[in-house]
Amino acid sequence: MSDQELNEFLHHLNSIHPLSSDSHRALMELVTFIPAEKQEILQPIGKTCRTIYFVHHGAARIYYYKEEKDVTEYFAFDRDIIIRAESLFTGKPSNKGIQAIEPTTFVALAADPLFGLFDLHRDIERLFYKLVEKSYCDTLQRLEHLQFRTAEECYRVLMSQAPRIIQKIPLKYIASYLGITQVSLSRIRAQLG
Amino acid sequence: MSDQELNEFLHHLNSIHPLSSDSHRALMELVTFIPAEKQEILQPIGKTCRTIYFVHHGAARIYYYKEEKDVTEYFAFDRDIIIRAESLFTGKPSNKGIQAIEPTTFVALAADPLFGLFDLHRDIERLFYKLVEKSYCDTLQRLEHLQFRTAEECYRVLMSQAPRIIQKIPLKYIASYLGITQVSLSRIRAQLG
DNA sequence: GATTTTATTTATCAAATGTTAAAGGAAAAC
DNA sequence: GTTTTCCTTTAACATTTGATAAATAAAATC
Repeated sequence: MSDQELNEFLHHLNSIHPLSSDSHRALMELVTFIPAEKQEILQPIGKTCRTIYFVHHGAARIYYYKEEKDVTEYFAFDRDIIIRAESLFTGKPSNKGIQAIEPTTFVALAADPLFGLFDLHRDIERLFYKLVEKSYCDTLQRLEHLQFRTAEECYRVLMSQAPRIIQKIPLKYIASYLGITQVSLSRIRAQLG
Repeated sequence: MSDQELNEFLHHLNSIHPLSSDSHRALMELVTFIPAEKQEILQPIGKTCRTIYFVHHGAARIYYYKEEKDVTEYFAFDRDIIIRAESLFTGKPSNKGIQAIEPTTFVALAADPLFGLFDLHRDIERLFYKLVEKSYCDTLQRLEHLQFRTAEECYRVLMSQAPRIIQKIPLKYIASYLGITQVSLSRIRAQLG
């Protein structure tokens, strides 16, 4: 990784919650860049989540299996955080995995050393919880969209709110993300022209 | 409110994250008990969320309207937190409201004074974020259940995971919570005997 | 307790989505 | 550039769910 990339990432964090130069330095120690090929599994299903990841460049997803079927729970693009919160916060193994959808560079922050910084660096703790708040709000909104919509409405919402997903992501991943089959989604797409 | 109730509530908070006696006292100042009748609207749609509520005794829900239709997003019972996070964390008005389902006593903590305690009482801040983490994880699990399930599966999951809901809550609220119509839910119930 | 209102069930029909299979396209591998 | 694999579309049919209306049951009001 280049210094420029590292600064780019830290600058991004700083824009979410301002950090002292001291905290900056402490964080810098923890940051690792991880390249992944298309389709590469960054975190397999079954492993406990002990790392906070971000997509630096590229695209990734959180996925799991429901009765043999691959289901996508979340998409992440440049700068998005990607964590399996239900595992990170409970310490239990996750039934979800993280996969790169295209060639992707991840930023990794090991959870334990990061949490260890919280006592001395309050701004880092607050930054982290701002990220959690944001993820929580996004999840609530997603729930609202999934609940009580027809498949077509779901797709329309996605088109307007997250066009990147429609553009970059294979249909098969989008379908399960919306809670419908690939065939259904293809049909809807045909209808909408 | 009785001292006993107040202690009961603080004891519950303490069990989530231990609090110093100093923090205990500070929190005590902020706690208000609010009685509500059946059906009473505690927080109307459109108001910005500036209070962290808990159900002390009773049952309540978060609801909103989607194209004229009443949709339940969340149920809360004794001790459960009930917040509209997307409004609390963004400061924007919420399109959701809070309603008592049966005669209910709420505990209220005004957000601004509470957040004001964070600088001096780190344990209170950490307690609060533990509650947020828990809510976030619950929401993720709910999303997982809604995504890609038939109505019947949703109902089965609810029966096993939250029997209180089935027992105490009117069918019309449960239906929208599961993302289906009342008629559908009634049909499913009949099938399952 | 009778009356009124509200909630739930049942039935019928229409619409949406799932399932399976096959064909066409696109991308990857050689 | 050809072959192979994987992804997407299309079609036909089955199943599920939604919409509407009417009947029953339960709860609230007087």
